Amino acid sequence: MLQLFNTLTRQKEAFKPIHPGEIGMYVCGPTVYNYIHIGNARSVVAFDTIRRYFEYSGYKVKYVSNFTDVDDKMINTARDEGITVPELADRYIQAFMEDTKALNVEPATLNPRATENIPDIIQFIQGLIDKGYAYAVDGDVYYHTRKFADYGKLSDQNIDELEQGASMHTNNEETERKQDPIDFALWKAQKQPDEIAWQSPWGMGRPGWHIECSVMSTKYLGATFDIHGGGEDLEFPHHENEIAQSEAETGQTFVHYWMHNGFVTIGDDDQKMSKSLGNFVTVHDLVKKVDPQVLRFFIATTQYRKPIRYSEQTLNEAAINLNRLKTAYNNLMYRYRDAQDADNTTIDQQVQDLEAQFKTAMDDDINVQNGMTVIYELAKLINNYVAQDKVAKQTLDTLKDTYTRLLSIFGVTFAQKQLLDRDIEKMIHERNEARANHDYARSDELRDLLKDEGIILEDTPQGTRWHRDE
RNA sequence: GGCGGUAUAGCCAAGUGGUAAGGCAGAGGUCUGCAAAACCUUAAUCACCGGUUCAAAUCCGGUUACCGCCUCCA
Repeated sequence: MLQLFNTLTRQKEAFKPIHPGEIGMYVCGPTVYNYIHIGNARSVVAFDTIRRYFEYSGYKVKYVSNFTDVDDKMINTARDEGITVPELADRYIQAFMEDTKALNVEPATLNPRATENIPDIIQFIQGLIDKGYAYAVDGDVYYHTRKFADYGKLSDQNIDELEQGASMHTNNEETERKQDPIDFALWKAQKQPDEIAWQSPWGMGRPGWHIECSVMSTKYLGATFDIHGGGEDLEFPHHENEIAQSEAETGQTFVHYWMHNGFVTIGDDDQKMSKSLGNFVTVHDLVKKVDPQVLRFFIATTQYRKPIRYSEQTLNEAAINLNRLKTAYNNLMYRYRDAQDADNTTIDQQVQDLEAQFKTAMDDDINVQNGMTVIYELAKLINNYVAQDKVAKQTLDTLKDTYTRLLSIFGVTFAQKQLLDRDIEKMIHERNEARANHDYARSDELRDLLKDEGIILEDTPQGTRWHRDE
């Protein structure tokens, strides 16, 4: 029984999809004015891993994630770089696609962009005005927060306390146009003549930030859908505002399960990695130095709600652990050359038991640490099995199938076994003849030669195997 | 000020009432011509104080430290 921690109720709940066997999920995507950093990647990878587990569990998942391609930062950055907002958006959406592909993230079912849904956004805002939840002032439109009785239910905020907090930030023109400091913008009037804007009933302008997610999620997933995800910094006010907008407009429950991922922290004091603090590392830069698969593994193997400490050491430990798993896979693949036809029901049973344990762990709010523990046990089982004198092809198949299937949930895939290069095989053969003749000087020389080519030899009771040093 | 989170061996980290999983690093061992890889063995009483209980890392109260949200942010 799959249980998920629901931010709305602050407890784990049994997951029941609206439509049996199907899951509709929406995850807030980035504002595309820069390369994504590791913190952004964490959100993408965490929800990709969750999605893959849903799919492994047999669900058909409709996964929608947006791109915020117009807002103040987009406008300012485009102006600074002397390009248009759409040009800026296209550049960083492409970069996002490249970065997330490197991290082996499954493409979303849909990646809607705010600017491609302007008519729907306008219609949605008009609906809120008609229902008395929003008001227009000088070309802006604001949401009347106090009108929504449930405001604050996601983040347990008290509206009067918020008002006090908001009063500390009442120093801009926008606030003066609001009826209440806690009201937020649904539509923003164009400020400069050359600023990107669309025609609307309230004049030229552009959507506010929160409204696009309400519009696009309900448009593609329905008025009520299963799961809404995002970073924990979006819980308030972004997701709170989404609830207020959506439930006021549709009159229905917006989302059944709210899921929020924890941060990537950095430095001695474990501060949140963020653009405003300037303590971020972009994926674009990091993958030049680190195998993207290591980064993927590093992020995916921490449960989505836990913080991840980013450091050279923690990243390096991930690399070592991943390598251990790869080695077990190589050890397994090597034995296919002398595998025989025979069943080993003992191993089959152990593999089944381990997979059952894996499901139990992952069903508990995607407890990937306990899930990984099972995978390490599977790796140990593989290593022990392939050390035997005789191995059965069917058992190797069972081990390989389960091992690769479970690891793929974490985005870990192994390259297809490369065909043995004839020259390498020839050198290995020559070295083994030298060893048989106790000519170790020659055999070590051959091993060193291969090492210089990035080929690592390993002498095992079943023969000499090799792998590329990666 | 309001809301929320975290504190377990050198490091990462599981564990929500019955005397502390797993991984890395370290130590010892097996295997090996030497290696590599693998396998085996090996370490903590759980931030602090008090309480409940036959029994607590696990429940309750308090303290301390750190982090986050309340303004753009995954």
